[in-house]
Amino acid sequence: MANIKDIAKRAGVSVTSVSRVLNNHPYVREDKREAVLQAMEEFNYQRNINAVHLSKGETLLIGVVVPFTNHPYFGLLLEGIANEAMKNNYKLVLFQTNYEEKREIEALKMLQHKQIDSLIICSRICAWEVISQFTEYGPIVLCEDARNQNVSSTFIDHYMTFTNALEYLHNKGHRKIGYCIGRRAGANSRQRGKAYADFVRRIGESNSEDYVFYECLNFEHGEEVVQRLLKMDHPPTALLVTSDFAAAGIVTSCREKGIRIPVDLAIMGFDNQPIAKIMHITTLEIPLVEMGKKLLLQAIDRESNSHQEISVKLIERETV
Amino acid sequence: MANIKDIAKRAGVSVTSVSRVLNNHPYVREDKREAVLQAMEEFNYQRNINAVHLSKGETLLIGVVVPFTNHPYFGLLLEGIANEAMKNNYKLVLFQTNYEEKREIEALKMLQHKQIDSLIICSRICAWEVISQFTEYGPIVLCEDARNQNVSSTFIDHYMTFTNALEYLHNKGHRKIGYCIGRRAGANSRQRGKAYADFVRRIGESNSEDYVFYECLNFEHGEEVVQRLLKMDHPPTALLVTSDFAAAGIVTSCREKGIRIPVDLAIMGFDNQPIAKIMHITTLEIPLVEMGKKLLLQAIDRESNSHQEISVKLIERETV
DNA sequence: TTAATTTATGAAACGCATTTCATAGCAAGA
DNA sequence: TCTTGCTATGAAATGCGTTTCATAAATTAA
Repeated sequence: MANIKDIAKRAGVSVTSVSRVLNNHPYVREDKREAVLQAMEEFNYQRNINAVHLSKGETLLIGVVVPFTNHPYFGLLLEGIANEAMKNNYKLVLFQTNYEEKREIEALKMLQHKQIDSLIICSRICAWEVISQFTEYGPIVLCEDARNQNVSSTFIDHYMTFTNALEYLHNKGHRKIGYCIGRRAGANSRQRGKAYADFVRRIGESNSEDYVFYECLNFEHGEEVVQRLLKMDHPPTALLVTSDFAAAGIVTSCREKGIRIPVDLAIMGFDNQPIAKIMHITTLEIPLVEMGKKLLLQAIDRESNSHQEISVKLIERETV
Repeated sequence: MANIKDIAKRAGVSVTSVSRVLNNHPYVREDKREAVLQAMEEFNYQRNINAVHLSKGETLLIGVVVPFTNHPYFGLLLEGIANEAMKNNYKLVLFQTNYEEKREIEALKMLQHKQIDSLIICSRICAWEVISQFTEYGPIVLCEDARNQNVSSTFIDHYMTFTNALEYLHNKGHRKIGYCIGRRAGANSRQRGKAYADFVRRIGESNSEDYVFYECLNFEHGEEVVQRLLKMDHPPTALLVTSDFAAAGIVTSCREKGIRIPVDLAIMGFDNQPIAKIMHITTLEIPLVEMGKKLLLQAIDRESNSHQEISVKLIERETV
């Protein structure tokens, strides 16, 4: 394969001039530029991207860390990120971690080694102390409130959101309210747990672990929730479900078991995924595609860190 | 940042020896190896991956082209690919094309420019003539029958699968059978269309466009299908739906509208996604995760092209 | 003991484009 | 006419690790 040197020789100019042509630098006389372009055509020249990367120290690649690719929440977020990446001529390197810390560290190391320019972490596992060791190597963007960290972030206030949702259910007359959530750990889960604890204390109920359902990520997990509900002596009369797909699973399972919604059980989903609309699930709209877009824009901003709070909107339908 | 030269100087050896240590080459005396390792520690040495890439001409990056990331079919396929990539120390570069040809070409160009070592195209748009121009630059792997092309492929025989499914419905007494599919174009869709055409001819029915539903990709599209069914004078009594999520949407919508399943309408899904199990949908199991794994293994095999046919399995449940 | 291997080591070439720096030519302003 | 200030151009340095090749030293085989 021809390289820049061959082109230079053929066109009768220096490699510098060829490089200028490649990078649209103005200081090249028109006839020389023509000669270079023609030589490139003739040799079917392809510039070696890895040499460019080495030379420039950047790759136009942005890493994206997600626990699972096959999950509607991350799917939509990823879609937003991917669309914006496209527009800005960046490509994405996908890291599926399955929530293994070492996978996240691998991604951070790729940032350190300049194989990617920035890193978007959609769901964090590593401790802040670990993350902060890598901030010097390039922008790191989080999808959680990270205002007191040396990174950028786009997030929603889960404490407030959860509190509002609980109040809404409370106003509808519910006193025994439970919630379904993805993983036990994680900053967002902690915020929600705190909101829940504060809420039940405020209304004078007890904070029972029975009313919390973990690992509630997807449609198929809805069935397990309903199985557990059926075994309870005093089941909750309302559930906050942090995924529309899980909510849809619960609704479907309830129908099968004869649990009437919202009479016997009120369900409030999260995200406002298309499935929520079809199944008439009351939900909190989280603009995931828009969040993805913002995450990417923060990732390509090498100048400064920023923090954006995204607000959610209640979509009232028929399950509450 | 320290480079290999600094380490060499500090350890009192040549850069060659440092490189040997980095690459676990045996010909380095133990004491020198120690010295090098210590120097690296001391300087907190990080090897510049881009220099490695330039030098070696490979990146350990594999491109994956999908039309949408936010789709359960590709989500699962991607999961299989991602898991296997992890095991083999490869990373993935994601190309979301939204079925725009130029996006696919961008991916092919990254292969040409050696920014990725191989390319997996999960759903092709480009013509074979275009693809074949890039085969010289690295392995290209397709997710469709490409046995007569200069690429590798992992595929299922859609003609046979569709025929078998139609026969199955026929044996259950159905004569008016329709089908729902994603996009109109595409090699797989054509195979299915052909299978359908041949089948209806064989059983002496007419091949009506009315019985074909396009753009049937996701849960939310099920509702549209049911809307259309309700308006038909002679609706099909059975539907082959090439996505479990779409099938689930149809089932859900039918319940709402009072269409009894399978009495009024039989539904057969595709993929055997978890949602099919929960909703007791009869479906054809396509081992997507396994397919993803095979795709990746073919992608990292630089030696030779191969073709693997994957067989599907009928999972009988309650919607037929 | 000699010949043939194997082990160990480093200089230099290689992969390739970008960028800095020095220089020359030319035009506009003083 | 003499400065300034651009425009244009190329040599050389830079980014950095891998690999080839030549050579020396240490073993093993004959």
